[in-house]
Amino acid sequence: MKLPRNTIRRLSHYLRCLDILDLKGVQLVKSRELACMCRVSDSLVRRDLSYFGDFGKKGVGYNLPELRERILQIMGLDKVRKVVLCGVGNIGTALLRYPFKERNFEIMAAFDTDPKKIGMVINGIRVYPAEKTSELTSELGVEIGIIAVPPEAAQKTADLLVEGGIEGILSFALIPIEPKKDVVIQYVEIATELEILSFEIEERKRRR
Amino acid sequence: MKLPRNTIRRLSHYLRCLDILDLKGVQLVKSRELACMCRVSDSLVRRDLSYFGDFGKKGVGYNLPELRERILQIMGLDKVRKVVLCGVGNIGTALLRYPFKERNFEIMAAFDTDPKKIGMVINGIRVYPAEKTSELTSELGVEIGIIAVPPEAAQKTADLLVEGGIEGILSFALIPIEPKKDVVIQYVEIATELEILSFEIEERKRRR
DNA sequence: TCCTGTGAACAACTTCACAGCG
DNA sequence: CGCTGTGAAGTTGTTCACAGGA
Repeated sequence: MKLPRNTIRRLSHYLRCLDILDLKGVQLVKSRELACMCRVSDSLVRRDLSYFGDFGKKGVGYNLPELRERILQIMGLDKVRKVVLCGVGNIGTALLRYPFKERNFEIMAAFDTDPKKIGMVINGIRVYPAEKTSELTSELGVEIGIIAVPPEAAQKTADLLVEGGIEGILSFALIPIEPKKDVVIQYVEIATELEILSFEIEERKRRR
Repeated sequence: MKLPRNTIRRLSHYLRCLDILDLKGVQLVKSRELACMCRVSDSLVRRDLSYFGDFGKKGVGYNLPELRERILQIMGLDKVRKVVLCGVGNIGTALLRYPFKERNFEIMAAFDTDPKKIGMVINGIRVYPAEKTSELTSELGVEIGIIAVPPEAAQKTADLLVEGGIEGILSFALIPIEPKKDVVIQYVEIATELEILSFEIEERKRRR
């Protein structure tokens, strides 16, 4: 049985809601409640969870701490993952200060081509020259590389990361990356989301 | 006939590819070429474009400048859209320097609650106190609000924007926003994308 | 009775395959 | 011939509706 692409995305949403409920000390949660918090249907919540086994109790609901723990495991968030950041520009700098640690991601190093940035330490993370990317990635045993470089440098940066033995890439560059080896790539498309918003606003105006 | 949710997202990708080809002076593009650049199938490109009329020539392809112009129109990117930014933290500051202008988005003002930030001017954009959000949004005729505040402040910020007559919201906060009026909301989920990556890396390890 | 887990129906989206036009 | 546009088929994802356990 194979997972819908969005099931994992929703699992992440469920997790965030469970975090909130957990802080409040809630011990039991029903699919309906979780669904309501995440703005999806309750049957979808049950379906999503059922892909990974039955952790609910019929007539009762789900044990919250247990469910939360299980999702953390499923998503591989129960162990520390080492990350490097490529490109210490606007977005890159913001990412160095992003609280990824809350989910067990640890940024080990950053890379940039600008000599003025090399040697800087931001939020405890040192900036190294871009040429060191594959060497350090490999030495430190890094699993994830974040690409926050200009689009024209994105492919080359990805190549260096892959060479360093990376397993996955999160790219903020707005062009498709062609990995030299088979690694997982995920995109964050800030400009695209804004453009979609523009379309939908335009669409509504047209309908009126 | 209604559009698949992803057609618009892909339109944005096509546009980006067309920009590149346009700069190279290319005049004619075939669905296959565009498909190849965007890593989708050629029939999908044709289907996506066909929702908006036939702008291709059979046996030939698409006139590039014409197609590009048409997509800009469809997405409402052919006119300036006014934007405000709420929350001048890490991400917010990065967004103030983001080249949104390339697609006709103009950030008119930023808002924050921190007195130390109020009055600052970043990349030509002035930071105002958060209380002014709805007043200024309304006065300036702003269409889009970007939310880059902590999650606990996201809903209140959205309310202020909606009160100011906003049409759409781009939120970087990782919680669903419940708009008081019917506005378009689009999310950028940085942490979620990283978590999805984590899942997929874990998944691959399990398969080995 | 309440709520989960899940076949079966339904809906959405993509690809196939080819007619038709330049 | 080459490439678009598009019905029809195929695939994927979601909801319905209910059996069954607590």
